[in-house]
Amino acid sequence: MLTIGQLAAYTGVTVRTVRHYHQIGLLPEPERDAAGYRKYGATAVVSLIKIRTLAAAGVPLTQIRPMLDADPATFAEAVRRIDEQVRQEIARLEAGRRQLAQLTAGDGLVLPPEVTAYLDRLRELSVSERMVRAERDGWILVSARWPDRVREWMPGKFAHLDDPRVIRLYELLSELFDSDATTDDPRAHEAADIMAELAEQAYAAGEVDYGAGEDALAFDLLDALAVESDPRAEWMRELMRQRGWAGWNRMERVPRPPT
Amino acid sequence: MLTIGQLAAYTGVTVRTVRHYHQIGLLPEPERDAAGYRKYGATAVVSLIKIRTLAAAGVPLTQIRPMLDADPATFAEAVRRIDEQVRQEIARLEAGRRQLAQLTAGDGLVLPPEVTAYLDRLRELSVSERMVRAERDGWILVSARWPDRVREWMPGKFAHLDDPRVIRLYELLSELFDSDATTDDPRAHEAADIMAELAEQAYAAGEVDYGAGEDALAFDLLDALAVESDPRAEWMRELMRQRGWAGWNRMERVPRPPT
DNA sequence: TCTTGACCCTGACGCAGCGTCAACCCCGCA
DNA sequence: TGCGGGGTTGACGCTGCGTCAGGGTCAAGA
Repeated sequence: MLTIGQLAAYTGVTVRTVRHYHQIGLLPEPERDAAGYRKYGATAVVSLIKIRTLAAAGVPLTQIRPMLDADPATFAEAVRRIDEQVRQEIARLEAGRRQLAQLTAGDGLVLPPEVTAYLDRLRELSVSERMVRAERDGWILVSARWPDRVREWMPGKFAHLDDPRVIRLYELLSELFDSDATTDDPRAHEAADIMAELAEQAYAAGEVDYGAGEDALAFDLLDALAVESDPRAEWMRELMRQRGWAGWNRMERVPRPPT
Repeated sequence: MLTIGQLAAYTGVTVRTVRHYHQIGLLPEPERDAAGYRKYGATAVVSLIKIRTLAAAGVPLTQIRPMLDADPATFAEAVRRIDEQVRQEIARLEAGRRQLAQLTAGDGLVLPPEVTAYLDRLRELSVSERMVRAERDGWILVSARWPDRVREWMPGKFAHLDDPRVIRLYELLSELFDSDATTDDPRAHEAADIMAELAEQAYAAGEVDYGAGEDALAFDLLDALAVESDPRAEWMRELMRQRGWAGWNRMERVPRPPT
């Protein structure tokens, strides 16, 4: 007669494992001795070896019991089913591993390379790190919403950087948000003037084509993001409204408020 | 401002997932509105996207938080570590899958092919299925204890089957255990005579070399197994003792009891 | 004989990453 | 004002055990 520890040692498992198998009914509870200790016979050893053989092959514990007294056909079918599951699990892990290999620290974590190149270009142009990060977060939202189209937009964005007004705009905004500027700062007005001008130009060129409905949420998020990163972004929205444009990222004409 | 459902939909996760991330402190709890609803801003969307990017690549949730604000070197190191873990997990599953492919229903589940061949041979010799199963369980114990040596023993076992006395012995035992024979059955005595004869022969040939110590347990298990499969096995042990042999599987000379 | 150390017992929490109730609150619409 | 479809917190369930906590038991040495 074996104690639980001896049984466990003989079959190469832990005592806890044996008790667990009792708990889930995989291995029948044996007789107890006077002290309440479990006493195992040789058949328990044989059962446990069979169980471990299946478990070691990756068979879920819940499916072992039925397999032990199944006919060969049923058994083979179960093996096929389990193998398929394991196969899928492996595939999942390997997909994750490929993702993992792509992971870069910094901006590249969630952005396509075209966008990170754009962000790096902004840094070269001395745009403040704070502004760049705000841009980056904006692009994260954009990439999440339009993952397939974002790459084709980037050349246009790069081209914009050839326009001295755009450069000046980034410069102004960098200064504004890095300082403790207040509402009446003349730089805010200059920035708003440039933005209105650019908006007017884009509008005239028919480039303003924002989808409606679902996209509205994404644009709202972009605007909200700006405000969350710096509450003063709200001023800029107000200044734009005064110039007849609503929104920050999605330009729309609104009636100019009475001055 | 987004509700939890909108946030979840936008980032492609379930509401429960978002709450789980709050619970484990991976995503900060946002403000609540008057009704107690969580209200999310755009930064939450950005955070969640970053988190999902890492999680989808197989990074454990507990390790995501530190990685989000780690410098590139630390980040890369963490990626390497995790990749290594995933690699090992994949290796484990694939090992299991190979095991799975080897699994056969029936005797082959836990026994090397040489042994199953031996069992099949017994079946051909009209040994009763009950006896064969008892043999099989015995071999399972033996294979667990001496997994490397069992295969080299099998040729000897096969050779034994050429001895008519061995065949007769299997025949007698099959009959005995399949019937409701009692202690004084003459077949039991004939079987015991054959076994004593074979033991004597093996002993004379110096083939009796049972390790001591640890192996004792295995032999005790084998004897116990026989008794558990049919209590009448105990008689046979008694008959053998009368002929000067102790044990059932491990033959040892004992003083012959006074008759 | 007492003590020590190694076992044994039950019961319960913890782990990863959520799924899935349950029971109740809130909002918009008819 | 009632209804349906949201939302909220809280809690259990899944897998396969590891790991306490808080005991009782056994064999052996001082």
